[in-house]
Amino acid sequence: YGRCGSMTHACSMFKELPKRDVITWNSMITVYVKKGLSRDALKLYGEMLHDGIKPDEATYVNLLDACSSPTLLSEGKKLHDDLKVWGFDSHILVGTSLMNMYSRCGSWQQARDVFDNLTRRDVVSWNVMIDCCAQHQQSTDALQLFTDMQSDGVFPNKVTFLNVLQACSDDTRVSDGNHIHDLIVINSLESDVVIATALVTMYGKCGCLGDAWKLFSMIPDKNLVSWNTMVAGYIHEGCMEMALGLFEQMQLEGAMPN
RNA sequence: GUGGCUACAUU
Repeated sequence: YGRCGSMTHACSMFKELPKRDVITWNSMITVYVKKGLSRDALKLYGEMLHDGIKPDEATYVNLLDACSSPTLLSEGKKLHDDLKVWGFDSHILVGTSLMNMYSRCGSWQQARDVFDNLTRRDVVSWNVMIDCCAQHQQSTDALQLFTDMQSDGVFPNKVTFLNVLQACSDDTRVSDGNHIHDLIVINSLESDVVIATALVTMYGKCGCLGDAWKLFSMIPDKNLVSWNTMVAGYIHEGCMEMALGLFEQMQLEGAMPN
């Protein structure tokens, strides 16, 4: 019911259950989190504890996802304290969720601290840390992490490239961006529409409109985001006639502006 | 039966 968008049905089912275990509580918490109802999710966690149900790793992975803006940093920290009591901080999914929480709450140094203390790191842990650095203007660190993960024997995936491209999205990083582009080609990912659009964004923000256009024009299945990206690239460089021209063209080609 | 990163505006 939650996945189908019916909060009402999910809630009444949950309430009517004669017995609730950790999985039913987790499921209900997830419904609230995915709906963006962070405070309600956290309230449910309080009730769960009050009912004497012991949370597990999944409980915290879900709840940490609810703490995704600086106003919820204190809640995220409380969860961090709680899960330490159970010894869940060494769990890789919990650790990665903690990093993500700190990153989205604006506390990138804390995210780094969790990352440095992880006993095991998989591709998602590296991706989250790279994204964290990219989001907080730490592009040198992001690129260093990209190198380090490979020295550590972890292969970059599509998300890794998306994240590291964001770290190359300014005019001081053109050569890094070119290098990442080469690696994307080597990994045969350049035909992916999401990757191709991320490359258009990167070149646009670097001021390389020629490269951005070349990639954009080769996308066979252009969607609204691809068009928006190319329009934004022109605007970024002050090419207003080109931007407006593309705005007309996208509509001729059936893309509805949002 | 429940759990982590996923391209476009502004920053």
